[in-house]
Amino acid sequence: MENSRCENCIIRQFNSLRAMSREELKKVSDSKTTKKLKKGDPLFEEGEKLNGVFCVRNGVSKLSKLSANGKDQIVKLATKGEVIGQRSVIAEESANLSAIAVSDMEVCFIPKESINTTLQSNPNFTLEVLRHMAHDLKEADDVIVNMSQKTVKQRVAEAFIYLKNNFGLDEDGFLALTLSREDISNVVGTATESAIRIISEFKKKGLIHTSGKKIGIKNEKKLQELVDGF
Amino acid sequence: MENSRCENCIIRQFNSLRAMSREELKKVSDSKTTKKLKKGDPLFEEGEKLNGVFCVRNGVSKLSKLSANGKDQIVKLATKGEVIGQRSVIAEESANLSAIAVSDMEVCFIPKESINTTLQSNPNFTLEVLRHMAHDLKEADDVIVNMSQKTVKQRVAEAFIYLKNNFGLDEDGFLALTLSREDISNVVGTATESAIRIISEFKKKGLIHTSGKKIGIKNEKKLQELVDGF
DNA sequence: TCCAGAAGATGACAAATATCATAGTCAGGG
DNA sequence: CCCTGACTATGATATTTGTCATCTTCTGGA
Repeated sequence: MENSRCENCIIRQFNSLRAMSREELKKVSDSKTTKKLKKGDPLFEEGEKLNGVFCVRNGVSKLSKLSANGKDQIVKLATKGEVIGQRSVIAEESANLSAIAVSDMEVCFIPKESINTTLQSNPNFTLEVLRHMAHDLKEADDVIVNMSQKTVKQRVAEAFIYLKNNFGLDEDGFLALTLSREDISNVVGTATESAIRIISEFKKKGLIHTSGKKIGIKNEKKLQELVDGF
Repeated sequence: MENSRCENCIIRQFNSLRAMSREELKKVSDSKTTKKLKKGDPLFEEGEKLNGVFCVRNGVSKLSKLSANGKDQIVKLATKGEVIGQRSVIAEESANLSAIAVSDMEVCFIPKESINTTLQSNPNFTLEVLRHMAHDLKEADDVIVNMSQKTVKQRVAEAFIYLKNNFGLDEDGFLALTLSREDISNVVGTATESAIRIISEFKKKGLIHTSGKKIGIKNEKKLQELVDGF
């Protein structure tokens, strides 16, 4: 039984829920449910109708879409403080992406009614959501440019820097978020073997080092130069 | 001198401005200016601060971003009824993309103050803008998946079908929006020569026919099959 | 602890795509 | 009307990336 209340939740500071009034938050808190997910568990699948949104309290989820050739493309990684499923709820469409936990997670599920009511009555909240979505859209546009104009090698290098900046390092200096080689290839949009080969190459060149699946950045400057095209 | 008023503008029906009240529209109409652009003229460039948004009355603009290797990637084509620059104004950031006319255009420039005031006071308007942005975000996510998972050939085929569906055909049955081969390659995210080669191939296979720069679709079914991976 | 299945790694090769070179074609201004 | 520069087209070739096969290394239960 989760007894935490949204009103007191620190996570809220990072997302659009902070624009809700105290009363609105109370209603949300009363209607929300908390879920624990294990690595690999789905929050929802592509095509599913969503009855609400998920607010991430802990852990990381990949948002991905299956393409015709059977490969998943990871479009975004969502972590603590982020809200998942907003887009579908707002557009009143079924989910365009699947959301799957890539680490153990704790999420709050907020029924869409709470969201929709607030969207219609609290312009500050709506504006806040809008700003977040504007940010997501910019990021998506940038990903499009990267996907089409950078080489696989550059994208892999960029992914490591991204993982460092967004999820940090563990006590031993490795990237705190450990992804499988397949997940890495699905972020980068390449074949798993290609990603593995590039990781080996980076290792040989002293840009990174590894320990099992864990990856540590040894020479961020050179990695960044690679991303920028020397 | 343009004397048309937003209140009477049909274009408005297609975008978020339709959620504005009569009074709000009047204010917008008083502050707006109308501009004519010729093919190739920029509305704004990447990095520029925008003082407002552009509502397209006629013509088409490409939204693109220059990548490190010197190639432009076209992220979106905006046409009649669409509003350009919203994202930057809402996020209060400088433009992430350049907007350049790919045909002669007529646009209305709406100062950001009119937009921001309405965003803060009219939740219906904000929600409407939000819905549009949610739609754009979905499209962007789909583009990411296509870019990384489809071959160049598939993307070219898809581009032609997209051009037909969104801009229609001219009196002779050619795609109404004529893009240069370079623009096509920048939509698809490939080298110009590759795009040209694929166009030649499609011509040989009887999928399309051309007349100068104009392209006509001869066998949409087969094109679509190609997109879907046979 | 051990074993099976998954995940990681690597080579050999094939396919897709980019790059460079060159030539043909078109469209607009003098 | 013709010339010039930009766009289109195509071949030859290099590079990048994907695919298939095989082997090794983990890892999580019985």
